[in-house]
Amino acid sequence: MVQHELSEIFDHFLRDSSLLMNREVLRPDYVPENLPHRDEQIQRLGWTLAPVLQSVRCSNIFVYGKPGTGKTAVTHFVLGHLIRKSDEVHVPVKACYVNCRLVGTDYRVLSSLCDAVHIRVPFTGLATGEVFDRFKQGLTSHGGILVAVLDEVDILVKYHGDNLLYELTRINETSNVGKVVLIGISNDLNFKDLLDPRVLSSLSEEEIVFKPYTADELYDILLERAHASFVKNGFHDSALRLCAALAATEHGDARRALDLLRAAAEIAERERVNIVTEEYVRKAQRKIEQDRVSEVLNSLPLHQRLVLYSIFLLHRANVNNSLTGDIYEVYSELCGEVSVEPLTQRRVSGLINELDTLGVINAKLVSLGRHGRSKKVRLAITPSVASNQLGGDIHLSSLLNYTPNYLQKIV
DNA sequence: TGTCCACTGGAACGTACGGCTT
DNA sequence: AAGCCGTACGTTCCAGTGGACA
Repeated sequence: MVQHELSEIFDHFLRDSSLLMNREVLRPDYVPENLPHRDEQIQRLGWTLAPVLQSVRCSNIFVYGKPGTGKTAVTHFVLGHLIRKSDEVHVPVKACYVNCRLVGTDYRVLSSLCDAVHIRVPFTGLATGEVFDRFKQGLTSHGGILVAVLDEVDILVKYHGDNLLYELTRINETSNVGKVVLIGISNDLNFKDLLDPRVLSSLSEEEIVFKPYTADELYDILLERAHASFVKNGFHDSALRLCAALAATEHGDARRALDLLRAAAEIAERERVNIVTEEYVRKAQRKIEQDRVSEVLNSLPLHQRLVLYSIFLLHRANVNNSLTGDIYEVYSELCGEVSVEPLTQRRVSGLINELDTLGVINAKLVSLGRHGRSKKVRLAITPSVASNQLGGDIHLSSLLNYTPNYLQKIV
């Protein structure tokens, strides 16, 4: 029965009723031929990088703006053209793109840079200094200019300091080594405060700011992509308007707008409807949020789950704004129930911050005068979703109907 | 106006682990 | 095999703090 349905699904997908004729165009990493409302940034980046085509090192560039404002797309776009041109005029230019959030550490950023100059390094085991030396060697033997894009560089600096950036900016001062042009991309506008002044002045020789898209600009972007990806009459104009409006309220995030449109199309396809309307955008909005939450919850380690579950239990007992101390008491009790050693309060305090960053809870630092300072914490996700997801865990399933003794003391 | 609470959050350090060089 | 490295995750220590309360 199921197998028969499956075959029907595939048949349906393959028939001409499919809504999307080109899905790639709606993917967040797709770089289109035309980037609406970013002419100014493209030109600035182009002019700044142009000297590279004469083998002259150009200014380092610091690009910043909120997520989904086109920073990465514009950079890819311009670099793509630059590399094609350099091939045409036979000037050795290489480009290397590193996402510091995904790559994570100085060592691994350097290892990616080594890749770009054809130096193989082991993924662990070497001293960072050693990897850096090998990178410089590779750069020298390559001879040309390497344009290194460090996307989400703020994350790297936040967790590992600006040491690597400092060393990279210094490479060009050493005469006999090839040249590096750095393009640092940051989502965080306050990122500059974290940098050593020397690094800052070197990195931001040129600065390009990406303002959030307005709803109208997002609409233009969506319209262009929709024409390229949907079949004829596959979408309602009002659906695009809604995607644009929803994304505009979230700091003008084009990625968000495209995600909404793609998810809406996929839901419509699954329901065998041949036009995307506002209704499907709303459905997509709910689905994206649900997917995000379950992905986050499923990836939490045991202790973080126990902390979150403690917050959930406090919520269920109508303690809407639980304090760190309360959470720790309940958490310790739960640890006893599942026979694991509780972590220290300091660590749990850190875990609460991490849950806050993940958007699963809202934590606010409050001062209660005589009663000290603490964090007021409440769930940021639907309690039923939390209990469903966490209850699926082998360790926690036995705790679904558990009432902590601590609650009897405080309620 | 000073005290004092219940933490926060930075920093240093420990441990386990996988994996490199010599 | 020894020695070293980066990474992840945790502990311990402790100075700092906002504001209610005496």
